[in-house]
Amino acid sequence: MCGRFVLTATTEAIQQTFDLDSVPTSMLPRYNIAPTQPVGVITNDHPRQLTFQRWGLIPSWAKDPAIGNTLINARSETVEEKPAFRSAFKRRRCLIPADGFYEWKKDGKEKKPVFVHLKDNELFAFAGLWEVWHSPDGSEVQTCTILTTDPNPLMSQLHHRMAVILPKEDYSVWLDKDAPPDVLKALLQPYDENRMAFYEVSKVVNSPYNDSAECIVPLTAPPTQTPML
DNA sequence: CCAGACGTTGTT
DNA sequence: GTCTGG
DNA sequence: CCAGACGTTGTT
DNA sequence: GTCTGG
Repeated sequence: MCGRFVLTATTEAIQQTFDLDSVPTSMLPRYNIAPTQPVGVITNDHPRQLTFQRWGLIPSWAKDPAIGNTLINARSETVEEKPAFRSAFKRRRCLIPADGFYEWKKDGKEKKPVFVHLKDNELFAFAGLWEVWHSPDGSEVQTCTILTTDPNPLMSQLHHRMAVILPKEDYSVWLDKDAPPDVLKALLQPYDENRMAFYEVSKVVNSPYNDSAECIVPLTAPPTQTPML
């Protein structure tokens, strides 16, 4: 699952990693990207540009755009069939750059936020789909969603689903409009657990209004009893 | 034929 | 409890 | 994903 | 837009 993520890489790093022609001149580091907010995407339409779309896919036929608030993820096993996603799966795929994401690990009644990242804090990309919705006022809204799959053993400690992270060698196929559906589906696998790690963070991240470096600071271990001597 | 749904997560 | 908004 | 609202009247 | 249910 993925309901919050992080993108702090410099524009230069994003440009290099995704082989882009240009990137926005000034991008602030984001430590707490939440659903409904604009997220940077690289679409099949403009594979050499970083553009921004609202997170939470609104199907083109939706009457109420609020449905987008819930469609922040799409099960990769069923994207080919589900009415909300199938046309996007055929024609509108994207990469969503990130350097990490959050999960909330259940511990009894408590939910402890955890920051998940790649080893060496490498920049990576979620597999995404995007869509265009025509609002009654005539404006166009571009939205996107992040695909999910089964968790690898590491991530299964946190959740029974995980976001699809694409290895670099798959970027071009995912954005190729002529790639056959079977080839595309085959890319939607759990990422290698040996290249991932996570640690607990403070509950500062819980509120989407908190978007600071504090969100990814490792939680300090509870003070241990000093031995009495 | 038209009307109405179309999704994810998690929880029970 | 359930929905909306970020 | 979590946080926060969730209603009416009237008044400023 | 397209499928399902009546």
